[in-house]
Amino acid sequence: MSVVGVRREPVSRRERPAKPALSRRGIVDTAVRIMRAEGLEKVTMRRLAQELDTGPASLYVYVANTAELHAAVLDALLGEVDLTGREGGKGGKDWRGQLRAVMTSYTLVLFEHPQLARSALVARPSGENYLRLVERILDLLSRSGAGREQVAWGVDKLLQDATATAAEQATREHDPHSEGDWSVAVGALHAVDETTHPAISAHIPHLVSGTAEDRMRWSFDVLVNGITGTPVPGQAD
Amino acid sequence: MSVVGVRREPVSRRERPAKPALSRRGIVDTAVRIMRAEGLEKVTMRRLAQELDTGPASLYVYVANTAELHAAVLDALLGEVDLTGREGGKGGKDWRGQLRAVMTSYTLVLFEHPQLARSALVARPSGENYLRLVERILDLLSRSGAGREQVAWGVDKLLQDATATAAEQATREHDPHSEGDWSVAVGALHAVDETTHPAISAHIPHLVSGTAEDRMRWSFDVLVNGITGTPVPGQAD
DNA sequence: ACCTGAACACCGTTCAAGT
DNA sequence: ACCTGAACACCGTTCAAGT
Repeated sequence: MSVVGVRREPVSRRERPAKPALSRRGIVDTAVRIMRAEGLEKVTMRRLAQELDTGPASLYVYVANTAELHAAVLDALLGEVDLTGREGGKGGKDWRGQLRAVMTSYTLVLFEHPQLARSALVARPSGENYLRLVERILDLLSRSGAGREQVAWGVDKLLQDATATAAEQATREHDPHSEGDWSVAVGALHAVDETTHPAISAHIPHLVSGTAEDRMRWSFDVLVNGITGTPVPGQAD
Repeated sequence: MSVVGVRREPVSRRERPAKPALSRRGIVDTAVRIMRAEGLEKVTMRRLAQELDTGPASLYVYVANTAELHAAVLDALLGEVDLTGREGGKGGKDWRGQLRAVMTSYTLVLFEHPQLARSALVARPSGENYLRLVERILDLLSRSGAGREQVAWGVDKLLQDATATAAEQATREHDPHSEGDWSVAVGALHAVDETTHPAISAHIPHLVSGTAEDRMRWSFDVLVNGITGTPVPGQAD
């Protein structure tokens, strides 16, 4: 193999434990560690460089820019998604139950790392863990018997829905600033004039009702029912 | 009224056209102008202050922070959404056609101002134009005859879907950096091994097929069909 | 080829002090 | 009450120069 490990350089700088060579792997691992400890907003080129005992310019040899770095962090995290479809609920499952379990696992992983969900929506990921996830969802959804195109487009919708939900819900929980945002929005709904906004008035309790779990479950069913029951335009597959 | 307009101060600073007093209105209007001309990323406190001939600290009298400012800009933009439901397609429409037209108008407005869609997903808006939009969508969707709770939750899904689609599609078009992102993702799909990722291989053409319009139309139908056909958990409304 | 110091061109937000 | 200068504590990215 390589000569890594054979120390040729004298221990010059203080007693530091020998600064390891830079590598994309090491950079991403460090980024993940910072994110887990302090959140994605602390995963900056400068902070990362500091952690790796170098200057920010050095990172650009391995990472194109901050967005690419965040994408790499996201893919690393997607390794935690349970693809088996066994999690949650009771015992033996059909494709729908398994798919629900996979989507739930994906959503929960993103829930723990809110800011990452935003990145996922904007810069479509293409890492190996993402591909594994897409493969699994495609496989499960195709067992519904729906047309190939419906299945392909449907996977997109399922992932988009889960990602957007995580990005939304996330803010309400973690971001110190926007804690009030949610209550402001709810307040705006309640403050609405019944004569100018009759529909809002009529639906008021339901607009804010339901637990996150209930809404997620319903969303999943809405999408799966819609996907399997709605042919793509101009095709009777 | 007030004494605004009665000039008491001598024209000291050069020949500037008399710096107008700061106001939330003026700040938001200027923010909208900058965004239209140069994009949301240029709408910063510092840039705005410069444009208004003051220091950034002055803005904090009228705006809590950057997120709140962006939310105000978003609501101003939502004033452009066509709520009539007459746009597009041919003549007289039922609720479904009208709702489709409203959602399309909403999506197109966000398409023109990509970065704003991202804000909308994260900080739920609560401005007057947003409330008008919600009112209209609720009204149209309730004509489907679906239960009140389905309708209320459904409006959320419709808005989330359109917003997420705009946020995604947006990046591909405007952001100079992520132009390549899309092709990278498509490339990753094509480069996939048929034996390790059989489902992706089998669905390859469909995963990237369809125009934005076709996908939007299909998404709308998927959601409306799903929403109206899927009762909320534990309720037979 | 890889790494770096230093610079360029920015950020949001706070706060004491002024009017 | 409103406004401000100045400061604090940061950013991403580039580039010429070094090894």
